[in-house]
Amino acid sequence: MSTNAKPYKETLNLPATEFAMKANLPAREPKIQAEWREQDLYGQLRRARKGAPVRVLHDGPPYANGDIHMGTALNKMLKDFVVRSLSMRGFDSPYVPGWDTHGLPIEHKVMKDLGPRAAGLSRAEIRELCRVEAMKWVDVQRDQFRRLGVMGDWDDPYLTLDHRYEAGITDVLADLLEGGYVFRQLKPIHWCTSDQTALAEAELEYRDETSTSVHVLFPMIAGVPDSWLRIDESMPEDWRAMIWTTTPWTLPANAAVAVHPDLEYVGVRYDDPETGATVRAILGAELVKKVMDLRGIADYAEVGRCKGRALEHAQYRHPFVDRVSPIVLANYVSVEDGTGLVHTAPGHGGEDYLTGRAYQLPVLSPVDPAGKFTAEAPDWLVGLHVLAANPRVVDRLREIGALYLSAPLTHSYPHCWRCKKPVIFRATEQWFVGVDRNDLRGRTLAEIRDAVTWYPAWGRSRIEAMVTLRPDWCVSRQRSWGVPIPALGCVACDAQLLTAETARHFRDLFRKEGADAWFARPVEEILPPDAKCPNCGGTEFRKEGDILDVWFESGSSHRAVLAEGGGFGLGFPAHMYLEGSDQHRGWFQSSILTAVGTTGRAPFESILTHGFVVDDKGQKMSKSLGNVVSAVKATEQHGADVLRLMIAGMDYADDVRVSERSIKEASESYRKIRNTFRYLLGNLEDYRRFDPSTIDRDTLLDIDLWALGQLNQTIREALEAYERYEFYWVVKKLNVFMSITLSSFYLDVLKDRLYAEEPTGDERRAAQFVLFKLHEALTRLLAPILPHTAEESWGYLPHGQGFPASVHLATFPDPDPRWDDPERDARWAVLKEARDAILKALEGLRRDKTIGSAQEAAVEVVAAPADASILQADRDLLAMICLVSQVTIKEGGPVAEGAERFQATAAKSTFAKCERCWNHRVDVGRIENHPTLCGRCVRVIEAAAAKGPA
RNA sequence: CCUCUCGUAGCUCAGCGGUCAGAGCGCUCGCCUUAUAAGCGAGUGGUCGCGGGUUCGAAUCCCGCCGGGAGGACCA
Repeated sequence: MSTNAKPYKETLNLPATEFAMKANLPAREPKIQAEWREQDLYGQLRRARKGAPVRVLHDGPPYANGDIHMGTALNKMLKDFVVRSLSMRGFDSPYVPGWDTHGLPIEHKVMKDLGPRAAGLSRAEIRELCRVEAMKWVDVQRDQFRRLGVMGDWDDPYLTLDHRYEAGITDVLADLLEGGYVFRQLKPIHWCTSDQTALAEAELEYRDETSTSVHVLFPMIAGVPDSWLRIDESMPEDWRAMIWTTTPWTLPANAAVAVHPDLEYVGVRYDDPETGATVRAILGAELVKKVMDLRGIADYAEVGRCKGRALEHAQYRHPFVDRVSPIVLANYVSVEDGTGLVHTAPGHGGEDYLTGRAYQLPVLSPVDPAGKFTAEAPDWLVGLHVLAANPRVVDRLREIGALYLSAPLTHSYPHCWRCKKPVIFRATEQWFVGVDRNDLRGRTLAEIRDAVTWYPAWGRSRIEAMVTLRPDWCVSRQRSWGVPIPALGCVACDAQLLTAETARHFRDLFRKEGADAWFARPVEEILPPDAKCPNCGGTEFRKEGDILDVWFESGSSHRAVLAEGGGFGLGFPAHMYLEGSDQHRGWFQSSILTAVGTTGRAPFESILTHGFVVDDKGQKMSKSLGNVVSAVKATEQHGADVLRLMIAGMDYADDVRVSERSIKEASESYRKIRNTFRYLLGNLEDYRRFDPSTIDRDTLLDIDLWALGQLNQTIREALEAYERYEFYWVVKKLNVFMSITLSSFYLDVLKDRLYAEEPTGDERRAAQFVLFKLHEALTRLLAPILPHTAEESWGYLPHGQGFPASVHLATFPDPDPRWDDPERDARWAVLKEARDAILKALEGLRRDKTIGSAQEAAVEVVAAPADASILQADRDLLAMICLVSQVTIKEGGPVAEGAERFQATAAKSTFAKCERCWNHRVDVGRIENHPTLCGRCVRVIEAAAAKGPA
């Protein structure tokens, strides 16, 4: 043992850096974010990219209600990856986040909190409470998104309650009116007859209720299959279509009977056990016995059969109203209950309504807001509440012999959330955007097909199918918290005044005073000039009460946020919309329909959709399953960069599995990345004052050139993946490069040079040059995904070489063709294979306890002649990359089939160990003054001594 | 029930007609103590959801089923 072991060790250049091994992201990230805000990094980036090609990712507004969850976090992180990577690709890519602030959930919450006090407040007052509620959550969510590291214009987001935005919405409405898309029509909606108000689906409570169900016979007048008539010697009028309903009161509004086109129907003849009369009924084939059994009829005869399709357009007479109606086809008809023939009242049912539209049936709804029959109903029902009318209808049916059976039935039925009374379906006048007017549908489909890129590609077929089938868009809602449809009702004749001109008048008003003006100010003050009833010329109006569907609001963002003059002017169309796959039906559709209707173009050039967050078993997250992972908590515990790394590593096109475990795994992966950066920085500490441009290509060793070539390849792959928005591919490639190529190979091999060579000698400087390149490139490539860590690491980079202060102002690295050399790479592939064989051989020695570290070993490799000559030339190189003391090559015969390409045998080196660099070298002990050192170390130490103490 | 979609090692992903199905992480064992609550090495691990079919040959193409997810429809 040498007495001066310590001094030798102190002559090594060991890594040193302040870049901490322990990230402590929960504490570190907020500090970095505070600096970004202080320096207005977002503003700096805007200025830096001014004049560059613009690419805007337009934010879809999340609903301002509640804390963000993993799904919203996923969405915002993906957007941030896109926006940041676009910026680093050199685009000017502003990001203006937005919030959806209107709508039922907020109104619902406010009304719930108010309770009975709500009745004493005006709509304007309730709206103010809604505004406060919405803004509360905007602030909460803004902080949470910022904490995730999402970069954008958080100080001036767009809000759907903003005056500018409300004007934008109304502007879109005006253009659609001008284009002739908007019309008014009856449509059934859920209606509470007690509160006399429309109800949304979310305001319904389903509870069991006992109703009177009836089987009713409708007399046919035409369309009964000829064969049945022949066989049974009957007339069409002898036949009856039998229907079943649990709401007898809707029978006055019956406008059709629906059958399934592919179901089998039969004509049945039986004698009524009470009257003895012979009845001929049409029934679903599978239900005949069930229906006959209801009244214990065993003696019945099947006269004939046909498919439902054959009954289409047959006609029947309403049993107690003077009306002839058709039999129609509908796919929703089933044989689970009833008769297989469905009573259809377009004014009293959602599906009935759609069927009615398809067959041009009248929408009948002879019921007033209080639920009482109007004069349109038969006189024996007028004035009666519909639910009280049920027995009367049943009695009537019995009297006229149209009743087969009446029986009580308990089923789930919707009730009003507030008064708990059963609700009804009632047709009311609603505003629509007609998708078939001016071929809006066709033009939209053409844009979907030709003008938009879909990520993933199947998004196109999905939305195509939806747009092809969608009905007209009902855009009116009977609520308070939203943008009013500025329709004026003529006091004299009830006609509606809503034109492009009047809408633009209100657009200007809303821009100035906000939509609140509609609710707060008397009608006279806000009337458009020369307002005149289109029907009677009257000039007295009342404000109508409907507001716009919130999807219309968010769907108007292309006007309010993208178009010039809307307040943000980000540019129309946007480069990309990025949302969950549920938005094929939601925002993507409302956006493209309003944009095509008003401008003829899609508002987006591309759509990127992602799946939903599910747990580690693939089940969706829900409170009841207890598998919810909180995005806010996860950030507080593990840090945003860990969460971001986890998300980036997953293929978002499919569902994304998130659990405590997946976050933990991401932390492990993060640590590897962080430690690699730490190593790079630790060995660059003394590199600050050095000018890398002085490095001559010739000073770089072969392995350095190879490493830079590998970096080139990684850069290329990462950039291509960023261009395809496949972030998991970026993560994967960088992971492999950092842990395999660098950490376990190149950086490991480099240690001897970095630690033991002369601090400023060519060998070490060459290595540092590569480390510098690696650090600079990797920091940038990871910046969109790990913005905090990249920034932190970037801050340790030696400055003064034309780099921006923040990595986020930089652009991605370019591959440098100087480092490309396929022949060299092929040679290295052979060396690496030989290395694998050697390392395996070393493992045997370790098991024997012959050696510990690789440096103690000497290796002999046997290879086929062709390989042997390659290896012979690179013998010392091979020793270096295996960290062994010596390699000898022996030429063997051709390699046997299935055998290893290289046969490596290892033994303990006969050389002595150098005390300083730990290599076993032949020249250790040959130099007088330093009997425990190798020649290289002696050279280094003497050079240092010659220079004198530092 | 309909439309779309996914199902390859414990996890995240490659492979998409042709050698014993791969990578990273994890896990196990070992080495080092000069990246040190680090680093290195060697191992482990999959009947490619299941069942048919096409083919000389299928994880890869076709059909059916099962399971997960999204959207919709239904509850008259």
